[in-house]
Parts: sequence; structure tokens; C-alpha cells
Amino acid sequence: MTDQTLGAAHRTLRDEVTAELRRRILSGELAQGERLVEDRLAALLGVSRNPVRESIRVLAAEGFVQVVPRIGATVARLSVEEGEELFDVRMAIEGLAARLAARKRTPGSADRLRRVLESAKEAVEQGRLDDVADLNTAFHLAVGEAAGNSYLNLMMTPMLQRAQWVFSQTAAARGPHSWSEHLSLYEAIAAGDEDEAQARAVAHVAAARRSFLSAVDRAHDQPHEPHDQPHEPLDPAGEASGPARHPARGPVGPAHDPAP
Amino acid sequence: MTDQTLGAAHRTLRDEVTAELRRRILSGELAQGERLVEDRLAALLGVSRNPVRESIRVLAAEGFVQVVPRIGATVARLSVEEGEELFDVRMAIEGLAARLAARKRTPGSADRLRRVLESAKEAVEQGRLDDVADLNTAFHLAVGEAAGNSYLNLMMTPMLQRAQWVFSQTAAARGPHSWSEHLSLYEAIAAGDEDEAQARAVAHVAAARRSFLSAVDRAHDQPHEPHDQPHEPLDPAGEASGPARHPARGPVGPAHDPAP
DNA sequence: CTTTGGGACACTGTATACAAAACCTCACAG
DNA sequence: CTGTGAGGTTTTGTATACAGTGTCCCAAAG
Repeated sequence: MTDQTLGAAHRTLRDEVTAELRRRILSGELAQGERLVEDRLAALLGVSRNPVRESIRVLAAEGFVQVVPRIGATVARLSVEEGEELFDVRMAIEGLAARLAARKRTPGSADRLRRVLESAKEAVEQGRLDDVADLNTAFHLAVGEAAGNSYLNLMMTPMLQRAQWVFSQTAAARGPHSWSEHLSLYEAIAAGDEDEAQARAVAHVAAARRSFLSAVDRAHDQPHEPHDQPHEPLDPAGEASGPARHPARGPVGPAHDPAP
Repeated sequence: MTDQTLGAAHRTLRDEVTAELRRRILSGELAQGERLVEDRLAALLGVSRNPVRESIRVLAAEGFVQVVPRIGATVARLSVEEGEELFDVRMAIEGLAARLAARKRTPGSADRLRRVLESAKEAVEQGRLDDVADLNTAFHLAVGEAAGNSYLNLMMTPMLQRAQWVFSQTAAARGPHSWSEHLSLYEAIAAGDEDEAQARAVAHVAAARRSFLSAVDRAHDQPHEPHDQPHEPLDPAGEASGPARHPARGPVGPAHDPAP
């Protein structure tokens, strides 16, 4: 229910803006901590402020944006700790999803899983990396749908998008392991083996966690004292945070062109 | 992060409206499936449409409201199936929360849990039923906070509110069992016994599920053939759904006074 | 009596306008 | 040189206005 539009009968500006902002956050075009000025976004996307404001509320509820009243909205910051925390939640949720998917499997749901897997395989072979990431998320989401639990799905969609964000922000790639793990999870689900499905889903997420952690370690293998800082930022490019004492109200003058 | 206002430094109308609408939904003042007409709500609460609209987006992301573009927003409907589904998710999430709370317990977090328990005990003894429900939710939420996982908490807040909604809509009360189960969960957490804490949290939710199911059965112990209807409504009062073929656009004339 | 078409109404989607708060700059005093 | 306060600008919060779409009612034809 990502865009709150069920039938997608009519595509509203707010839904398009929400999707676009989310895309830019996931892709890193909008960096962590970056200020989201309503006027600027509205002008940038060619709409008025209202759709932008409503989008920001949705993204805040999903955890991609942080809103402070009277101050403004910023792209959320991902600390290493928060990145790691997500994996605990994923193991619980996706383990449940896999178990239920195995329990309630139908020919239709199994088909859909297989189709996503095949699309992902194609994308891997053709080297379309962005699509691989999207299809990875799509597979996990398809497991959630196969579980046939509407509230579970309501939670999983933003959770998986956040997971994708964590990975893209870490430059942590998951190589070919991910593929075979997906395949084996699919097989357990298709076989209706609940315990095995849950175990494989949990193992898969645990493996993803290891990839994440090693990517983080690799990133800053500076002398790293056992980090005293309560929240170590998880950033792809050098943060660029100049003086700016608050959430970062941008420079007043030019107001655009963040990197000369 | 329920109201997206972290420090609550400034209380915006949108936050107040969100809280008020959520309260009315949980209390049943706004019934399942009831139309949420922006103009009417705005007039009712003495604000303009904008805060109302933004609130509706937030409540939709939390799953309390369903939005169909160009048609309008309605209070979500809770089928018995959806009510039951929630318990599966809760067992996974709250089991994890209890485990983490036990692992990361501190004197401070244990204190807070105990304080909530004592407040709840008082409320029970004084027969303040609404407060009991709120404090019940507060205890579960406090376990989540003790777990020290920010994303887990982001999910738990709406989840627990939804759980409270399910119970209030079912007239399913949990009696004194709930209290002792909370106490025993607290003890496992305070003792730092992860396995036991998780087990007790899961058992507690499972017990809640049984209360829910028996309340549902009790409610309509009509001859109930093994319900063929895909979604059996979960409603407190008789649904009142007259003809109205769509989400229920109210009578055009008087425009208020839903129940003559 | 049922069905179909037109017109009126209600509501949402979007844009614009105004008020208030917060921030930044800069000057001035210590 | 550093702290502090006033003024102006930016930006959010809220309200109002307008356009388009969907729905309902009712009349007229079959």
C-alpha cells in the first residue's frame, strides 16, 4: 500500500510526488540529512506545495523522512546501528512471511514467485544492477504477498524499501549468493515446508546482515577506535555537512546547485 | 513516532487532528467504513482542510484509513480475518521486542516497565477501563522501547494501536490474566532471560488471540455455517450500511446526524 | 415498471495567499 | 576579539479559492 492508491485508478500528484521523492532518496540523489524545502521541491517537480506536503507526511510515517514542526523536513539519517537494527526486524518479519507463505501456498502464488526469480536472473545476466536491486526487493515482497496477511504486507513494503536503501547507501552488494538463497527459499515455500522456509528466510537475512557489516567495515577501515560516538553516520559520499548547526538550512544565496 | 513530532516542541494542528481522529477511530466514535469528508471534519474540529488532509495520509499509512483517489477516505474495515492476522505479526514482533529488551536491559528501562505496570494495576483497581486499555498498550510499547531498536519501535506504535482497536471493536476484554502475564514478562526481561522473555511475550499474544476469537464467536453465535463470505465484517454495532453501493457516500440532505 | 440520460450537487485535487515562527546576518557593545 | 541583540529573509503552518470529477436524483422513453 505504498502509495495508498489501491486500484491506481487515478494517479494523483501526491502519489507521483511520493514515488519520486522516495526514488530519489533510495537512489541517493537526495542525501541523508538533506533538507526538504517544500517550495523548492514543489518548483522542482512542477507542482504546488500541497502534494509535496502530503508526500512528506507519508514518507515520514515510513521512516524515510524526519519532520520537526516549524523547522522542516529532512531526509532521515541512517546510522550504522540503525542499519544493523533493521536486520533483526527483518529476520522476525520475513521469517514469519516465509512460514505463512509455505503454509498457504497456492499454484498462483508459487508461480508469481518463480516469475520474479526469473526476471531477476535475467537482470543479473544482463548486468542491469538497478533492476536487480528492485527485483530483489520484489521477490521479498512477493513472499509477503504469498503469506496472505494484509497487515504483514502493510509493514513489509516500507521495511523492504528501507532495506534497499540501507544497502544502496552502503555500497554493499550481495553477489550471486543472494540468488541461490532466494531459489532455495522458493523451493521450501513451494514444497510447503514451513519450518524450512522460515529457517531459510532467516538465514538469508542473516547473510545479508553479514554483507552489510563487512561493507561497513571495509568502508572505514580507518584506525577505528571502538567508536565512542553514539551514532556513527552511514554515508556514501563525504556528508558535505558544512557549518550549519541545525538540520541544515542550506546556503541562502544561490539556493540550488549543491555541488559546484 | 506516532505523531511525527519528536520533541513535541510545537504542537501543530495536523498533529492534534491526527491524534483526535485516531482517538475517535479507536473509540469507535468513527465507525468502520465511515466516510471521512474533509470539509465536515475540518468544520467539526474547527480547522481548515489542509491539516485534515495531512492527517488522513498519516492514518492511511498506519492502516486506520483507506484512501481511494477522487473518491475519498473511509475508516478502514476490520474483518475477522484481518483481526486474526494481526496476532501472527504481533507474536513475531513482540517476541523479538521482548528478547531484545531482555538482552539490553538496563536499570532505567526495567524501572520504566515497572512504573507502567503499577499505573496499570492502579487503573484496574479503580476500574478506569479506558485507562487500562491505554496502559496495556503503553506496557507493550515500553517493552519495545526497552528493546532499543528504533525501527522496531516505528512499527510497533501503529501496530499496538491497531491491536487496541481490534479489541475495542470486538468488546473482547482480557480480564486479570493479562496483568499476571505482563508481570511475568517483566520478570523475564528484568532477569535478562532472552528465551524466556520471548516465550512469555509470544504466549501472552497467543492468549490475547484466544480471547479475541472467543469474543468473536460469542458475538455471532448464530448458526454460522463455516463462513463462505470472503470477509466477514468485525463490527461492534450493527453496521448500519444501508444501500450505498460505494464506500458509502452519506445521505446528501442533512449531511450530519448519522444515526436518527 | 424498468431503464437511460441529463443536470445539479458534493467532494476531492490542486493552486494560491497570508500569518507567524525561526533562522541568518550584521552591527555594536563589552 | 567575542558575545549579544535587532532586522530582514526564508520557510513552515494554515486558510481560502477554484477546477474537475464522481455521484445522485429525477424525468422521460421504452
